[in-house]
Amino acid sequence: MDGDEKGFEKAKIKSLNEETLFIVSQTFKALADSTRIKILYLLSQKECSVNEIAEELGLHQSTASHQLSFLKNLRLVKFKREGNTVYYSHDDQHILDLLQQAIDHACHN
Amino acid sequence: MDGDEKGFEKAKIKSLNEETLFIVSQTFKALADSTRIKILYLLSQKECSVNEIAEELGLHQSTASHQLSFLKNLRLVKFKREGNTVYYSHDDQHILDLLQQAIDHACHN
DNA sequence: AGACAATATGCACATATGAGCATATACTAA
DNA sequence: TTAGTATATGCTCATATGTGCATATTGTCT
Repeated sequence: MDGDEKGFEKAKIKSLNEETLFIVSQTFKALADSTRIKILYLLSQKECSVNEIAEELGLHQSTASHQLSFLKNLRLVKFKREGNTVYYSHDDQHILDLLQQAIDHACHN
Repeated sequence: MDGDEKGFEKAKIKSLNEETLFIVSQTFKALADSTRIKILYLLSQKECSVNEIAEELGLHQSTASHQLSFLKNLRLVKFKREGNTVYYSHDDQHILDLLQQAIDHACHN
């Protein structure tokens, strides 16, 4: 394997810059856990309080809250407070599109 | 075409079955690591040997091989042997679509 | 004020994950 | 056979991750 290092005679490949790579991997990490998938899928269909999410999905309250906090930091969900109840809803249609696409593909494969 | 689902007090929520959930989370896990993203992105543009992948992406040979093995198990890449060189290429256009979609979204936000 | 309900969070723990060294395997050429 | 090249893999290690207990915080009542 000889070759000099100064030219660009090989096919030029578009490569991902660091920032894009980080965002993309973060995005997929958010969707790479079944608990978060369940939460996002539930919130794609209706707004829910933390307790509703935990009950409906069979999670401990703290687990639901931790994962909601995770999703909130990535701006994938938003929330509103009413009294001492906090209602969460989805806040990123693009991520839901990715999720729905993966679900569709998984279902009819 | 089909009507509304009156007669239920609570809105009926479609939930994901276990198998679908597993496949979907597996899919996103595969895309949740920056090394694997780089490999898949590279293979979306050209077929490469293991050494080419390692060199082009600045990876150790064993790291590239381990991740290729991971991707191979999920049938996201395929390979062909020529002499003692193994050429890998992508084998799941749907996953590449998901990846490209996430990249596009990450780039223009 | 107090009791109560809903949610958030600090912490510890078990498991999962990605990397790289060292070595094994597969193939070629002499 | 031998050496050499390319790839795969067993192993260990450090780090990341998900969970749940216990407790803190926030808000609503009486």
